[in-house]
Amino acid sequence: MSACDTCLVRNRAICSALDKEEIGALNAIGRRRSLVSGESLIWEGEDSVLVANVIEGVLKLSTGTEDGREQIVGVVYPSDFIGRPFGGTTNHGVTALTDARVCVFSRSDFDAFAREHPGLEHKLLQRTLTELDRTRRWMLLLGRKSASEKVASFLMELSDRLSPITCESDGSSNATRFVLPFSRQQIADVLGLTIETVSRQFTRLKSEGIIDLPSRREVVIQDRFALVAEAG
Amino acid sequence: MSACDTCLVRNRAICSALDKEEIGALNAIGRRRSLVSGESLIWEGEDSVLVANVIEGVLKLSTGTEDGREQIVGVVYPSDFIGRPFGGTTNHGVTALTDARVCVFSRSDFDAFAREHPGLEHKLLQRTLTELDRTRRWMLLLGRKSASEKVASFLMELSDRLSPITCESDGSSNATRFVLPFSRQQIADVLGLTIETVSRQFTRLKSEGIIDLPSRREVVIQDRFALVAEAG
DNA sequence: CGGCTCATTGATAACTCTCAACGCAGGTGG
DNA sequence: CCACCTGCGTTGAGAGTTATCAATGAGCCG
Repeated sequence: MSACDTCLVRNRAICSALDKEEIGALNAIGRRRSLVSGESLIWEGEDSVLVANVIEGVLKLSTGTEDGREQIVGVVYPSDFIGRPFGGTTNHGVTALTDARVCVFSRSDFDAFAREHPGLEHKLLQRTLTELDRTRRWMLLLGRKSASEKVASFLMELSDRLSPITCESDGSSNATRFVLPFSRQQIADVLGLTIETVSRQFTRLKSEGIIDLPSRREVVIQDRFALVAEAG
Repeated sequence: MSACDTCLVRNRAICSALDKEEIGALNAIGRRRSLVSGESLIWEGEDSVLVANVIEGVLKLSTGTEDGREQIVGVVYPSDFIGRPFGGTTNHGVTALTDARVCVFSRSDFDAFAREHPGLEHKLLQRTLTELDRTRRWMLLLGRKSASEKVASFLMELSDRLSPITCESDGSSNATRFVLPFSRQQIADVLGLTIETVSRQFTRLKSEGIIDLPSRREVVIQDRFALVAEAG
């Protein structure tokens, strides 16, 4: 029995394109790896040597300027794919925001396996197209939205994306209460703002009764309608 | 003899994954279409009904907020692929910035063809991965760069991307003089700025001798080193 | 030669950043 | 068990960059 048989994301990750025998072959070239919060799996600018599936936890994809400004360019959740297959260098670092578990493959092994399994490539293509759509929507936020719209949009997105994890229901509904996998600085790096501006927006949303902040890392959405309106 | 045999981009577009016979089959489900500058091929939010390859010209991918703010989320050049295969709706409009020619397919026809030709899907996957990398790099610009850095980065990128078209040499070098396929408003929509800010940056770069502007739509890079430095 | 669109330039306002101080919570060591 | 230290977050004051509003200028086409 391979590790894949009990994998938490086997029905959602790209592996779901494979049959039992193929899963076994893929399992043979992959290995599990645990990351503690803050630990990096891939560094910006290095050759692409590995790819992975996220099993558990949340990770950020980030890039920065020479003088130290940082921008988080993506956030990945369980069942998402990490890395740059088929040559090239990785243009962004990958770092765990929470403790995480991933299923890692050497890029060359994965490339060869994928070329022989069009179904897997197809799943990966669909996932990449979806991620490209999501990234482009985020560009509208970065380029055209105000600080208040950015923060509200961010909370809405989190509420969507975290619900399969934190919500006891079927995952189709949105989470109303969740734990932020981000520090204030990381939120600022997602939204293209400073930490102070993020903090002020949080305080304002709380004072207006739209959200509650039981602790630094917890958010309760009290007025989803108002939050949607703020998101623009 | 099919239209593909004389296609200007047959060696660079995703079609290059196919052999002679397959090209014939693909040709049978596609058709050529001409667009005049400003004409749209796809509208934001509609069901994805068609996909296309760019043969000639430059097109923008754009999205906007309800209150009319616009953000250009991508720019496509000859040999690039347009549209959202494999279900879903199109999240951004596609509009010609110059007169253009494209090779159009109904999405369902293309989907079916692609599923039967893994080589084509592989090319499309590579292209999509590259586009995702490019888009993420652009997020750093939108989120963290100043107006002067944005404009300088924009000119550098254009110099790269336009060279295969306007440059008489091998295409590996960068264009020093080129015609902008964008109005000032469109440049603002790419960079997340206003038209006035873009104009002021252009004027400044010209007054500092870094670029010259022989006409509204022409740019000459006079000091590439300084421009790179400005790009941050 | 108007009349149009698009771009430039100027003055002012608004938003967000920067710099600085303070507060809170968790962990450590006495 | 408490005091202190440290990291993170909040709050405030002021500066700076970019947006907004308004007027002028340049090129193009009828």
